[in-house]
Amino acid sequence: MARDASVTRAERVEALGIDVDAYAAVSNIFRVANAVRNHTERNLLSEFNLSFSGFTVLWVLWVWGPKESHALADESGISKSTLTGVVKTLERLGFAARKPHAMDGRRVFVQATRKGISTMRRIFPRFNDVEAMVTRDLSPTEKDSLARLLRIMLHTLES
Amino acid sequence: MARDASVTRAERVEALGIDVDAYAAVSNIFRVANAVRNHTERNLLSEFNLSFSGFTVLWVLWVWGPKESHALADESGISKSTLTGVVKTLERLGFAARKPHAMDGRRVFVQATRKGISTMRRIFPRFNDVEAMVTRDLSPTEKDSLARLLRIMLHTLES
DNA sequence: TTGAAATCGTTAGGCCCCGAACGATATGAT
DNA sequence: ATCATATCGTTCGGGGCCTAACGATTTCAA
Repeated sequence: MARDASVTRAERVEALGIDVDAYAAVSNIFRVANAVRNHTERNLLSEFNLSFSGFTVLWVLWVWGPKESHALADESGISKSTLTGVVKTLERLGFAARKPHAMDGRRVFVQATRKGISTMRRIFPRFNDVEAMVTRDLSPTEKDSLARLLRIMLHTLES
Repeated sequence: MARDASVTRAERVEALGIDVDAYAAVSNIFRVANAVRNHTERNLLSEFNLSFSGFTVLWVLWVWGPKESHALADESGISKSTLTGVVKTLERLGFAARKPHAMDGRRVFVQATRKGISTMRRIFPRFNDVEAMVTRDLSPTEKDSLARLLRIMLHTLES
């Protein structure tokens, strides 16, 4: 039969034991993350000489106030060594500053400067505009559902 | 009234005109993408000296066969200049090779080597295992829903 | 009290990442 | 046939990103 010679894609991956649903979900996460990241860097953050990570770190400082390096790196989703470089850049731009710990000579606090805070106040609404734009074809219920499903994955990853 | 002095977080962001649903959805996409990327690089790809991008490019070559550089970069979600470096690394590892275009001296084909293909055959099932693992707490319906919502966002981003 | 162990942020080395500029090649109009 | 224009992939410069190793500091047990 002709069907024997032309096996469908679904049949092939099934033969390999591939979880197609998992593949589709995860690969789309990467695609979207990549696209949104590049879009915001090009069309918004470049205006302030900020990388996506620089923005993220500054956002954390803005929302949570001064933080120690290790906690700041963790909260920003980057390693400690990467944070060192990012904070250097933020310092050069005048957006953040280091502050030594009074009791412990090893620790360092990082905080947003006044300029960093006022800049974030200008950027964040526009960043949220981008977030709203890229999700504009999702209903409020769908956005909520998307966030919920991703939160489940985060919980799985943390365990 | 006491309520005037202690405004809720939701009321504050509402006053700023922030789309909280969009924020939650998008920020969770970044968190998950970051976590999964780091996890696979550390626990799987490092074994083969592959970066996440190197893996992605090799995967595209494996699935689609030889491709011209610009199309390969596009399909892999990276810029042409980044691709140049990634392909160099893949060549050094013996996973990919360049092939000049017969008719057009400007164009270059990139293809997976036999070693690259056999390596992908070993890696991909294990990569899919990770994809299945990180989505293990989602039902098949939820995985499908997640992929669908993200596909809508991709469509929005492309327009 | 003193020395081993733990914990902090930084540095070193290697790759990824981008946009802009560049050299080589091809195309198309004159 | 020629020369401007368009289109390739690459290079360059500046960051971001990781792990491993390191120096400085603190802690804690002998």
